[in-house]
Amino acid sequence: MTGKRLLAREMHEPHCTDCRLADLCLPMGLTNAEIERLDGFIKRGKSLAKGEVLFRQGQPGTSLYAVRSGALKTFSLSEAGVEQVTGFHLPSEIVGLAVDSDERLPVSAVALETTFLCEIPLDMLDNLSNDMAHLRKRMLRLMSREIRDNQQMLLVLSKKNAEQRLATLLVNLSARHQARGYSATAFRLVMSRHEIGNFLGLALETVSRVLNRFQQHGLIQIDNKDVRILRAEEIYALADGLTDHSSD
Amino acid sequence: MTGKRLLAREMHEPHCTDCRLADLCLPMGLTNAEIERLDGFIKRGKSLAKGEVLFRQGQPGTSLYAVRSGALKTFSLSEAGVEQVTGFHLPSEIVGLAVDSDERLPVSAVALETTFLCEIPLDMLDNLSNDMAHLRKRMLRLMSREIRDNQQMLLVLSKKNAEQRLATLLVNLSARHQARGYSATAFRLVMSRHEIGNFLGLALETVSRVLNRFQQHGLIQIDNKDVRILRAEEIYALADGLTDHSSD
DNA sequence: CGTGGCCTTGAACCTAGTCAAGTCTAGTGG
DNA sequence: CCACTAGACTTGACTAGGTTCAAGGCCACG
Repeated sequence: MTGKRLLAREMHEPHCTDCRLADLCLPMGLTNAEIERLDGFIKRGKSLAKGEVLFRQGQPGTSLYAVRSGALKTFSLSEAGVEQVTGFHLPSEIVGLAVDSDERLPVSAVALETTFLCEIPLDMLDNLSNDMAHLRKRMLRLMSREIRDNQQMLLVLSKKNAEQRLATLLVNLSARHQARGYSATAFRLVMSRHEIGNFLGLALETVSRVLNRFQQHGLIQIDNKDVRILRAEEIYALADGLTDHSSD
Repeated sequence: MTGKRLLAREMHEPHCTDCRLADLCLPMGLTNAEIERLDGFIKRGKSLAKGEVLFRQGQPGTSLYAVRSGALKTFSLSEAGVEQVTGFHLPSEIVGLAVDSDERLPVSAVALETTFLCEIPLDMLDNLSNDMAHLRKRMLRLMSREIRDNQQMLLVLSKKNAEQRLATLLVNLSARHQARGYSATAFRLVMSRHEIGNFLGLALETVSRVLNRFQQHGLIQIDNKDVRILRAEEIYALADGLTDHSSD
């Protein structure tokens, strides 16, 4: 039954030109003709259940994946086996961009909930890049963004305290939801407290405490995984380190 | 006098094909014919004194720069004016890879000591990429590495304690010196304690204390900016979080 | 020879981590 | 449909690692 409904959904968005996420996703900035060409090589219909692995660190990276619905986390394991969540990936976002010197993937990717994906083979992308300057530019832009986002995270992890980190995450998720046409003030945290903590460099208890403190101060309303942002301005200020809500 | 000697040095390495850093730098993986083509567009002889700015966050990014000698730091300033050092760049390494959605640079770059550079205009690189698949691949590889390095730093900043961070930096610098044909066990820290601390998310006092503790434990010998690694294995173990030298 | 920047060292403080219960929730099977 | 359970989350008490503040030493440079 579920399978049937999901199949119907796929039938409904079988091409980039029909996809409402296209202007955020890989095709952004390409002409219609270019998108059609690209489109021909994209494999659709890949789906993952919650907890399923999309790819594993160390595997050869042969494709990019665009999230169509659902969400993923990417993470790396250090030599000592410590997990570091490197990002959460929402619809229209691309995973699999980075490969190391042997073309191996430096991170693993796992579905945080039921997730549908488009798969874009890398060798095809490279071929098309030959005569599609727009696509080349788009690829560089995507990688640039990845670099810049990671550098932002360096700032978060090295200079911000627990409240500023959580506020930054909320602002970030809010903006990404809004970019996709959803509410900037009410959304679901698809990831667990543990995963948030891992990503932000905090203990899960700290995540819980700070979110509840935000609620007590009337900045947000939080019911398990559902967040409603009540005082966005104050959360921006907190994220930028301009104010302080650490006192009780 | 200095100028004259440095000029002589430049005359001596006026082309990628003669440069002993070529196989680490942008030309890596290209054929000789391809390198010659690339070479024609590279501007050499750009130099910076200690403290001089190569480019500033927010400026349009129109070129890449390869460090020929000397060293740079890159850093970003948050809205609140907090500085975050995002990397140190040694000879053969490329800066300026990331640009944001408006083609603006997300970081500034400043020389840590007298530095000579090669400048590679981005539009030229894009043109050459048209029919040079090797160059395209090389660009993606460089950006991939940048992403991966930044993700490594996320792990460092979010999971490692002060000792592990310093050990990681020492291992990293040691490897990069070795790659360029220099000693893996004796090198100079071109950056200040303050800059190390900023990069690693530590107070400069902590940097000083930990380095001195390493010395007391016989892991390194440190005299101001000059480091000699005495027990590399133990430093690797520390960096990977396998051991602990926190006790006195 | 004096001055300023960089570095070291010590002591007090504080943020977030750890440990330990306890509660809630979603999912399972009777 | 309800009872049960495992995992997720909350809350509290204590602790530790690193920051901050303060003072003093060391060069390098004019």
